[in-house]
Amino acid sequence: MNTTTYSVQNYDLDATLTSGQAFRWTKNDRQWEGIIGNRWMSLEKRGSQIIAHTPQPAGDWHWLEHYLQLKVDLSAIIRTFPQDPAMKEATRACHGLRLLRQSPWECLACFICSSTKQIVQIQQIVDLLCQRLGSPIESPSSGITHAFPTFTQLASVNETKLRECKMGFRAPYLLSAARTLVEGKLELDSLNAKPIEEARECLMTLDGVGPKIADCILLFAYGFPEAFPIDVWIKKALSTLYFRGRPVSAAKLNTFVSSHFGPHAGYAQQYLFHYMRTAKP
DNA sequence: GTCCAGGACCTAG
DNA sequence: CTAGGTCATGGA
Repeated sequence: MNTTTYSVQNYDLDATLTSGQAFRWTKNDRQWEGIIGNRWMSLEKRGSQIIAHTPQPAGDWHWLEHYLQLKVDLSAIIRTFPQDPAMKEATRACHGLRLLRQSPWECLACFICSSTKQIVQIQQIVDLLCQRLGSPIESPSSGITHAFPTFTQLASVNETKLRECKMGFRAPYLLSAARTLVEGKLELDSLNAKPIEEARECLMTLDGVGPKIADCILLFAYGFPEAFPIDVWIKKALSTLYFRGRPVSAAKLNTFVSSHFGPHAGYAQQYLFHYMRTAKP
């Protein structure tokens, strides 16, 4: 059977899939449609259930439980958040927001394309990348869709081809990263076992990967719970919520972040990010 | 037309 | 270590 149902508590699928972690989900009526690995998927929230469907053989579904992080005890994580007014409000406003666990390569490639781009534009770039370079997959709704291109597929094209995917100055970065992986100069699968600082250094050796993008990959793909990506939204959030709107230097922000948000700082960060982006002023 | 977007990099102070 | 310019592209 290629349909399964999960009972979940405090799982806001809409918030999770629109919170700027993953870029290949689209909502069709009540159903979220997307690609996980080489599988087309639909996900639907009905009451306290998530109904998952894939046309291909699904195996034991462990891959989906892992992707959606279904066994995570969210309330236990939220209990570790600092009890300041800002975090309380963000937690209340984003009830049920989760962190996904994505594949490192796709996450890395997407976030190399993300710099100074709005989330809708990142989705557009990623769609083009998949259409033009990814392996075809059958999909019930639109006939044919595409997997995310492997780094081998990506490394085999030239920069012009990538620029056609509207990624502009990010094209040479992505190409260089793909080629580095093809050459075996960096093993993404080996980063799990390293301490976070070391994994971060490894990621930052890649062209186009600085502190922010490295932290996104550490958090969204490897699940380092303390990784705390600081982008323009989070800067704004921290400045207004914790520093009375004053601009704060990068060094000061880093010090504050690493001492204030606790062992699941990355989760707290996602709540602040989504809260800032969705709250009506 | 102007400003800004889940930044990184290079250079100069 | 910090400040400013540059890189494409399109939404608001």
